[in-house]
Amino acid sequence: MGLFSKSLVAASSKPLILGILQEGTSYGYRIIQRVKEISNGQIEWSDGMLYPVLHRLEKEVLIESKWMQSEEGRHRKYYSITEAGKEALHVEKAHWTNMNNVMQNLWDLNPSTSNN
Amino acid sequence: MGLFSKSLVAASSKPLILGILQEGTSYGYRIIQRVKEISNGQIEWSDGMLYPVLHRLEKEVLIESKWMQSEEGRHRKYYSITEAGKEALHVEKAHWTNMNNVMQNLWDLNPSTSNN
DNA sequence: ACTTTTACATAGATTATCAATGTATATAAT
DNA sequence: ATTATATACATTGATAATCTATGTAAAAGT
Repeated sequence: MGLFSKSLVAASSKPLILGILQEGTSYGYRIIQRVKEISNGQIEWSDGMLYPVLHRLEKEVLIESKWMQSEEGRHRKYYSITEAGKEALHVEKAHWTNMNNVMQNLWDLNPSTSNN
Repeated sequence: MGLFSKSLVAASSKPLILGILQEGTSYGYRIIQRVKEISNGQIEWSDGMLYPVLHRLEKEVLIESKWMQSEEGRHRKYYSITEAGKEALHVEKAHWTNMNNVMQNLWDLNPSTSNN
């Protein structure tokens, strides 16, 4: 479906969601739009993919939810990041950055020269 | 066990292995050592984790193997990257770099200030 | 002789997305 | 009014992928 491989989506979903909720409280549908925004349209999550992840993160107490009525009268489940979630985001950032450094090191050692 | 999450390991194993084989022909045991080297000891793969991945990549014809006798007389299965594998590595690099840019963008928007 | 390291393989458990489907409300268009 | 579209959340079933544990075996070091 998307541009990215399943495993890359899996590895990025947790830090992305936590990062977005660090910006402030949000809800499922809005998170999907925000992911599309910050990726310049590259990442298009489906709702069937997102909600199970949100439920998992809530079970891990990294985020918490509250049903609320918006001004327009819409019934929405608003998520916010917990203290544990902030710490987890910190750790996720570090892991991601470390792994990225390893990759870049390896690739710099043998830069691909051909254009295929 | 390892420092990194399962999903991050999953997302990185393919480009790491392809990148290492781009350096030249190698074999299972040696690849595990190489991964530890280039990660400064951060990534320690188990053999039970690596071999299924090698088999999968071979099935996808991104790498190919040949049983060979080393000078010491050791019986080893040597893997090398295929043309399709080189192309796949190219794509993997691009995807990884794109995803990394998305992450860095998001994180730069809300830098974590606290020290926990 | 014995232990450690090297070397490959697989079965079973666990974990995770993803596509498909269902429900429901609000808004815009006809 | 009626229809269509966008908004909004949820779950089931299929699929895929690692990880632990276990097995086999040869070479090298002690």
